[in-house]
Amino acid sequence: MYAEVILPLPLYSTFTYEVPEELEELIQIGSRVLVQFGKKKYYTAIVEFIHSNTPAYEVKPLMVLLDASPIVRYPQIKLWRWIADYYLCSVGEVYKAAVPSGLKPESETYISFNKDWELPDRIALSDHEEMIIHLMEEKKRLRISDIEKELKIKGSARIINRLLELGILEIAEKVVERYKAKKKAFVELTIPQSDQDALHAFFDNVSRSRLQEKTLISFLDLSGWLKKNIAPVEVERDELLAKAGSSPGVLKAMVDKGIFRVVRKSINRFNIGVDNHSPVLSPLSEPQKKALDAIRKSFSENAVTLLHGVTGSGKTEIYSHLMAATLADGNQVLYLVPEISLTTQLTDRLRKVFGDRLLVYHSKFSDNERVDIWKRLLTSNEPLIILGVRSSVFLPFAKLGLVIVDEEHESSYKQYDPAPRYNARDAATVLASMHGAKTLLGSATPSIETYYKALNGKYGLVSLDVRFQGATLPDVEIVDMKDQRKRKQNKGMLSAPLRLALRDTLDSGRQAIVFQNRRGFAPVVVCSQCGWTPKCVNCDVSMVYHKNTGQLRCHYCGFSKELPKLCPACGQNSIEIYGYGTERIAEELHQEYEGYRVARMDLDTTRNKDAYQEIIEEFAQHQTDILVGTQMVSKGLDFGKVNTVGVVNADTLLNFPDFRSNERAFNMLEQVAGRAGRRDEKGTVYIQTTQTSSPVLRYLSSHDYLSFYKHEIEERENFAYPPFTKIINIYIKNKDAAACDIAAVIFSNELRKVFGARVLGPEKPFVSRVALWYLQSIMLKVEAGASMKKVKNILREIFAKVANEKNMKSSVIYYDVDPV
DNA sequence: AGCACGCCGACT
DNA sequence: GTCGGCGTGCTC
Repeated sequence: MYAEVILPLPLYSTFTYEVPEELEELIQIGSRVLVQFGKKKYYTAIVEFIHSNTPAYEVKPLMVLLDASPIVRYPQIKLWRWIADYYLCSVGEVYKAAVPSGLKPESETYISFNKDWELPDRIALSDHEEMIIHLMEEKKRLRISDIEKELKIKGSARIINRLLELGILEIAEKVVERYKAKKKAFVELTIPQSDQDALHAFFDNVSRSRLQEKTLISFLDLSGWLKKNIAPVEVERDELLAKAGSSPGVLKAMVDKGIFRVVRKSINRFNIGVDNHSPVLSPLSEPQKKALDAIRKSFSENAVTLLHGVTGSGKTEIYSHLMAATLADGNQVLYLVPEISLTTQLTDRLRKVFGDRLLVYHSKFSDNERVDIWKRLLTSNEPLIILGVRSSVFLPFAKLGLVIVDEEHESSYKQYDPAPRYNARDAATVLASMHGAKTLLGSATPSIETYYKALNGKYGLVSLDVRFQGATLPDVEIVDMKDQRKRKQNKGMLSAPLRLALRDTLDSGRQAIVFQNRRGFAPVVVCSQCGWTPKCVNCDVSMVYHKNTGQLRCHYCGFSKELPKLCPACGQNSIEIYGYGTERIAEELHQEYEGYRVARMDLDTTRNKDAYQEIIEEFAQHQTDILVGTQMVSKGLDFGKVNTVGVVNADTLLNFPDFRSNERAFNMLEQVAGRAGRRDEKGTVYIQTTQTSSPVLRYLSSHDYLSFYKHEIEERENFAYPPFTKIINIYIKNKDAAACDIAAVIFSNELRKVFGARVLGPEKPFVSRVALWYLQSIMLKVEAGASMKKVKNILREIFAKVANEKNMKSSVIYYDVDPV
């Protein structure tokens, strides 16, 4: 018997292992097995299928079957296969991304110290060697990388090798289990329940200590020890100590006396089983009811339906009604949200409705917590809602009845790096169809592709165009910054109209949001004498000045260094800074509106886990008056008192050099605008720009999505962009710049032989070097109707054909299908 | 991805 | 002369 297994590696085939006889009965599709792959490494692989065809080559037996029952359900493997095929990567890469690493133990190389070593004659040890020996004597077992970290000496691998040869150090591969089940301490009595005499003896024993006696009584109480017809349960240690008003020291004394025994048991981080309280749904408004009915009707005809609802129209309530119905049918729900909109505002609201039927899956969760959710779903078929981000499409659902993708236009649904470069929205619709479930896509500003499908009958379409509770969409004021500058009306980046509006808002006790999609203080640093600008040593992009740290920082890899006082190129004191990031805007607002509190929210101020929540909370409580931030401030937050929103500079959004820039700008600005005037009063959005005639702004002013769509879809058709074509970006990566260029030319020439003018490039992408790798990109645009299967086969053939050419071998090639 | 094997420059 | 640099090929 043989098993075909998927390894968590970028390899395009499964591998065959022999199933030992004693495992033949136990092994199943989806089982985790530990296998040796190559000379020393061990990996956790997933069994994809089992057969009895003896291969022509020699096979190894699989080492260990890790679970009594499969850890992956078969439909999940089908989804992995679909993703690998569609997004042109290996199943192993999908597996790697799909399963939390706590469930994928693999071997690591450890160095250990040989106590019995003897130094051979006439061999001396160097200082570095002595250092490592001392370290190892102390630590016993370390990874090579740990040794390097501890001693901070370069080339320690060489030194370690010598010590290994001398037999002073030893090397071993060890499989490490990363998942740590959460343990809790429980207390038990050391005697049987029936032994009354022993219990009396215990009471005598503790009679001189008030706290010990109280602890013993509390234990009997909590465990039900004295009740004849009830078997006693062990008591949680913390619970016992709390009830008795006792302390760990007291307990320790009683353990030492032989009264108690403390056992540590692993518990799932989530309570198993859910209470049966039925969802508490809030009533719907008339328009919401109509939309809900329309969605239900659409579900009977379409697998996928788009709900186009303006910001603040109350889509979440509609989702809740649909989810409640799905739960009532005994099915599960996947509710996808973009990373950034998974706020406590949303989870609290849903928690109130669905109680512990709601599970949240967030990227800030630790790996252990992810394993727990995974196991919870695996071991139960209960109707549950998973509210989660992109990667939750990979969870082991038993029976999905409904998939909701909120803010479906969001680009964060697309994973860019590393592979699998999948779009969770599209993967989710495939997942839904595998379960026979319906998909609902929701957005105020649907992506052009999705809306096109909805208009052309591929998806159902339901529109909801009134805001909840009679709120109206905000007025939009376009501020001409050229004119402002000419008439010297602006102070820094704040125009006169925006300044006045902010003053009025603040003085009347309301709040404002200011949006600038650029963090740091000043993005442009330049020497006025010689034109020098600071570039990141790894990435070939300009570095941004951060004033609070006095550092220049690369926003791609995070590398930072001091801002030099003198120009490193010409030595003169002539470094100047231009441009505005959130940090600088915050500073200007602070000066302009003295006495009011300015908060800043961007990647830099929300680094630690709770900071994001705290900033939002403070703003919601009106402890701060102005919130300045990047796109973080635009997502799904509902603040009643905000009536002015300022967009500092729309130009960077509008000028972005790619075919999606209009769509992105419209979405983002409409989203930001939606933050203004939500409840009882109309708000105003000030958009500062030099491009006053941009069609994006024209349609935005009247919140006219449909006209924007019509304008945009025409452009897409004229220039052959999605949805009229499908795009595959091909990236070529090499550590050598020239080799990278040559490889890209070879590949694109081959592509052109087949695809002709559908091939664009190669060119240097926007960031042409990341972490010491050079990049080239080729764009392939194929007619929407063409067979993607054929296209992908041709790509594979071309790759196979040129794979052996010089400069090709040293290059890495990867694909980005449907880039965003 | 990792790791071993194999062919060319700066050092004992 | 050797050590070790990383370029190339393979892993069931």
